[in-house]
Amino acid sequence: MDYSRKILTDRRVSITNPRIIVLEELLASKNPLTIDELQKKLKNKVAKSTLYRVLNDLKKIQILNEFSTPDNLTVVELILEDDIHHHHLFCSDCGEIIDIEMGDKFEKTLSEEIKRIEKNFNFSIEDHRFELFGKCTELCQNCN
Amino acid sequence: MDYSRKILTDRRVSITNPRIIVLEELLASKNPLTIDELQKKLKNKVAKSTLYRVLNDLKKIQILNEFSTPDNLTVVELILEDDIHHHHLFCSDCGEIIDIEMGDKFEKTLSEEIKRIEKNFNFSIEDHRFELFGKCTELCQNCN
DNA sequence: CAATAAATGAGATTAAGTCTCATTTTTGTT
DNA sequence: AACAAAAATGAGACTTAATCTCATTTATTG
Repeated sequence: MDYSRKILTDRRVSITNPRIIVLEELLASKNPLTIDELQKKLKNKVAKSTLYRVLNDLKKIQILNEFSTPDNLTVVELILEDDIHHHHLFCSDCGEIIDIEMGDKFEKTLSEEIKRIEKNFNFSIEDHRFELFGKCTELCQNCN
Repeated sequence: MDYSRKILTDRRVSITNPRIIVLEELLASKNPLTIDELQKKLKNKVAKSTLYRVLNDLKKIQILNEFSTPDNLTVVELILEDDIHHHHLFCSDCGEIIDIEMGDKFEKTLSEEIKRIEKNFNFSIEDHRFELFGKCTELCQNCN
């Protein structure tokens, strides 16, 4: 609650109830949430139009990551300073989205690769996204 | 034209005009196309509902790759046997989507990483996607 | 070439996301 | 603490990508 307020004040965004409520919900969730899941958790405490507006506000201050599942649901997650750089693993059976960290070797090779591509294509690369698609095996602890 | 027919017969999919027309257009395009770009190229030769159906057909026989731009436009591209594995580079200035191949070292490190993740998360990983976001610099040959 | 099955076109329908605008809440100033 | 100005909200209308329906057309099979 106080942390949510701090997030907003630090970024010179006015403190309003809907913003606090949405932030709290996002902070409480360990994994990324689909808009639908988020709406259910919010239980009409925030109007649909307001929810989308708040999410856009969070995008503007660059603390919200938004992406899509393989079947095109929009997914959101907070990314705060102290969060570690991570990517996503999608289970096509249960729909779960799992945060994964790649090893140092991978990230190092990747940044070399990115430098090469920047030169090759005359590009300034600002961001990247890496996604893995698969299925949990029988014994998977992630599926519920 | 003959190639399009072959693609369909090889996969036991019936040969119809809309399917040929859409395939021809996709084959003719070097880069991925947004649905909108594709529709424009088709110039009403194929009904909207049919276009979407044909695209779903092509997905079913696994020769169509579908993904989204950062601003959420749906993009499609054919992937045929002999195509080389590649990823995508998005320009946030001109919207261009460029196919990129990553170096061997990267792909090798990646497949090691994937094996590790499969074990760690009890997952069977079937596919992955890698996307880069940036801007072409002043002298970019890619922007039109 | 006929009969059956499959695909198409046109337009209705659905649903995610945006927009409008009257009302409420926040903020900055006294 | 109270007020004025600015910003945000809620409710529902609106937009638009994608799917669905169903009568008609086209492909396939024997």
